[in-house]
Amino acid sequence: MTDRRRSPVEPEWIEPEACSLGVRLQILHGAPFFAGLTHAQVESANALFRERGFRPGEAIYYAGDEATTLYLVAVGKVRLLRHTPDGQAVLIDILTPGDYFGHLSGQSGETYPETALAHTSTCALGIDSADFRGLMAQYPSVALSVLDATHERMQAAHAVIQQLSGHTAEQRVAFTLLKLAAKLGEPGDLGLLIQMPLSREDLAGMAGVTTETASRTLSQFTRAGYIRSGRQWIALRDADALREIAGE
Amino acid sequence: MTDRRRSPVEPEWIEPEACSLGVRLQILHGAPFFAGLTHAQVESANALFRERGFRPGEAIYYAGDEATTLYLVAVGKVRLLRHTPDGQAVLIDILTPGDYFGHLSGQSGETYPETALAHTSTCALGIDSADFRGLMAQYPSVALSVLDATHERMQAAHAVIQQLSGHTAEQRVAFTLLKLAAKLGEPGDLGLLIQMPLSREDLAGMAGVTTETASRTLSQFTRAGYIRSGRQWIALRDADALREIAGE
DNA sequence: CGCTGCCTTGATCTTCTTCAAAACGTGTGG
DNA sequence: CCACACGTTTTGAAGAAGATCAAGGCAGCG
Repeated sequence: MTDRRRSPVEPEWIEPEACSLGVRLQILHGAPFFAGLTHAQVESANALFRERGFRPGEAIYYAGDEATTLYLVAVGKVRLLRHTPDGQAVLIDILTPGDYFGHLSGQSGETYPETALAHTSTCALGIDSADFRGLMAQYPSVALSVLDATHERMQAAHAVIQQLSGHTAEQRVAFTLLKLAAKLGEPGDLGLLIQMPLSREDLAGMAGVTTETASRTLSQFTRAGYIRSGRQWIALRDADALREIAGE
Repeated sequence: MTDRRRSPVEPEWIEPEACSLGVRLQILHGAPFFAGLTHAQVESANALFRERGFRPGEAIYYAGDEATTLYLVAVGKVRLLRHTPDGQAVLIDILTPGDYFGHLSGQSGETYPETALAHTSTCALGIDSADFRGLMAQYPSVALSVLDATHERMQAAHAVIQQLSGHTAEQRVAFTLLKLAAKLGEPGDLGLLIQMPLSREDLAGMAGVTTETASRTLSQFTRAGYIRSGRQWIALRDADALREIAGE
């Protein structure tokens, strides 16, 4: 059922301190947000950002903190989650380099509606949200890129809502695996490997099921030959079969 | 249990044909999107829109149609829903005047990911998405307003995801009622009346439960004195109690 | 080599869906 | 104005899906 080999997931190779200026410019240039800008324009924008490194598990901010900053993921993976009053955590999204999170509106005095945790060693670029708004007002192409990204994530959220409403646990797990693979998948010997340490609990939090149900479902998928998995990793061997189960 | 009176929900008083030019300018001016523009600028933007009237239940577009147009709700209510391959429909959102829906990106050749239905008599203003992008590029304040609206709706979608993951049917129904009341509620004799014809099936579709469960839960809330309801209408009498149940 | 998390598996129990039928309201046509 | 017919809502009973409770196994690490 479970592979004996060591986790095939490659650890992030950077140290938080490697969040250097060279990386910054490269990231900012590569980010779709600044695609339409000249080199000089990106450099002037760069001056408004400051980099921050986070260790795995470290909090970038907590839900309820006063919201002041917008972040861009430069290196690493960030988990966005919401808490219920009784302590249960729901994993809303996993962000990868190029994604933004944090405070976007111009209003001050608001609080973050969710918690952001570094899932791996992470370098994030932070900018005061008012400054970022200034950038968007100055360069409409930036505003349009951010809008596209936001709109796309809203659609993705709607797809999740659709899955959570009236689909079975098996379907939701399959859907979640496909979603993760689309974002983080890397082809290899084992199949399409989800490039990130991923516990059963993480997966369960995304699929809206319990850890035990997630584990049982994965065992079943493994028996059927659709996936391979081990401690903190999953690889897809038959994505089409999973797509079939997920119901499109 | 159920009130004997006729539905206290006022029908929308407009005919689709009443989607007139006077209404258009008023709507566009009132829309937060164009808040920062001069009268003349709004009028020139207005030239790009064309109004369309829809009867209750009529489709504005179907999922899978080629996506070309962005719409603004001028009058009425629009339901956004997604279909599963097996025909089940999930109600993603209900839109009211001022909200946008449809195709936002500059890409052509895409399809709508969801279906939009007029829930009441509706007047919508349509604009070619490329033209709208032009407007946003020309007036950054418009782009920022649209971004704010989108971001807000993404957050709302995240809140729904949180509810659907790991909350009970009772909690989800309570949450859905509060959400609807916040958007459509009108104080009156009966309490906070949800100003819209709303069947048990609609509510169930939003809360991710079956019609029967929705009905049972509403009966229970009625017995407890938290709500009043009848055919196609619901009014909240004790929103705090519902908030308590929903878990914040 | 033993400790600490993670993962798996089993048994039980609660919740919600499903299936079925009856009651109710609303609008219609006589 | 009344009676009927249709769609909506309610309620019941049975069944299934998944959560919860509990225990044991396995991997990595000091």
